[in-house]
Amino acid sequence: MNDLSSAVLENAVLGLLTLRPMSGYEIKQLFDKSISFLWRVHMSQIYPALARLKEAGLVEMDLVPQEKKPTKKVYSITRKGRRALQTWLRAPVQDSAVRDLFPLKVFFARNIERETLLEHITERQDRAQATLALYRDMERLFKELQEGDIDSYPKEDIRFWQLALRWAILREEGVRDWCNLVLKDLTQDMKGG
Amino acid sequence: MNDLSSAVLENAVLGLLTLRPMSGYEIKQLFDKSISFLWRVHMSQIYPALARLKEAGLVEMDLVPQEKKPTKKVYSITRKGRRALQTWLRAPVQDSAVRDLFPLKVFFARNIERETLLEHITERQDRAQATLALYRDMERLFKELQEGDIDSYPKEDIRFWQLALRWAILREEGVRDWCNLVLKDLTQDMKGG
DNA sequence: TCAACCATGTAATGTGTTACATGATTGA
DNA sequence: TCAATCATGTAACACATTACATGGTTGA
Repeated sequence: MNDLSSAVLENAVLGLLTLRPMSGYEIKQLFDKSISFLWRVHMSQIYPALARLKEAGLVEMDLVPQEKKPTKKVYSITRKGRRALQTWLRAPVQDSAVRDLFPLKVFFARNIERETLLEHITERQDRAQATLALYRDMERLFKELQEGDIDSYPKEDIRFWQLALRWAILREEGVRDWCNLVLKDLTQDMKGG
Repeated sequence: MNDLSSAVLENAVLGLLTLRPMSGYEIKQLFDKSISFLWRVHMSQIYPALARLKEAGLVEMDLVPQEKKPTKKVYSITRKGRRALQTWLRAPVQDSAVRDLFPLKVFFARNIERETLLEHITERQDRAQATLALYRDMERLFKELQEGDIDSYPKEDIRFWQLALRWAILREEGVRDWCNLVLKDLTQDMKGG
């Protein structure tokens, strides 16, 4: 694939650059503060993606020297880049591959002790609670961003961010509920049988 | 990694081989009929995995010639394989990487027309309904397997399969509910604004 | 006759993760 | 002094996907 039209990372980077020009480092930070509930990326993925975008003419790069800090490479989206992003956004969505590895251990749980399984589930549930707490914090942050009027985070964007965050919240609530269900099912059996 | 202790595919194959000896082709079929709601694999992943398992002494292979069909390579799990599977199942679960690409288009939806977005969401919701229908069929099938007593699907296994399937059902119901939420939020705005 | 099923694999490509490599500044 | 933050990348490895390669049987 050298036309980038279906490269997800590249389009996500373009999407973030519609907010304002940024360096690779800043893009990664914003990724962590926003999209991370849908998808985590590594620093080492960002730089090659920016290189590919630049070569395709979808972004431009400016060198910005700083005092007491290394010189930044600040990227901005080009008109061609905006068009490419829109084309990608308009294209029908193909389902991303399912790969839920956690419940696999439940699937094969016949082969281990009941207690070990219950520990796994309890730990997972704890993590779900912690994750949900994080998401609630994010929700509050988004609300603040929307009320306080900051150029760099336009309200129309924030609104869609909130909807996307709701996806992650519903997903994690599902995990929490499922853990509950499994714990009930397995302990009920221990008492009753 | 050449000890396979954290290789998920290899352990999943071992897990299926606890039911009965199978060829690569049969393993793939069973994968599709059972684990597929958590994780889809390709035929081309199975054969190399079996080769690695054989080399590690976790499975044994027998050639079974057939009439009017190609000779099968039937793999069985060894005692060492059972131990390896248990070690993997007992190990604490690390979260699998989140990578929900569908709501990304919502995240960046400021850049496209409202109508296109609504179409995406509606399509996704339709697919969620179709997937849920499939899962309900699977649920019925699992129940039948549990009632009818077939050697190749022991009841204790089926019980855990049902719990794992519940995960997938909750996940897909979450998607459906989220689509509803987004549709409401966006159309409400069109009327009210 | 044509597609689907049975049965095995290899090769190329794409994507993600971890480790390596460098080096200044700031705050605990 | 030690970790974190700012700032850039490369290289190796792991894992997933698609295409390539072969060839007989069965049923519509």
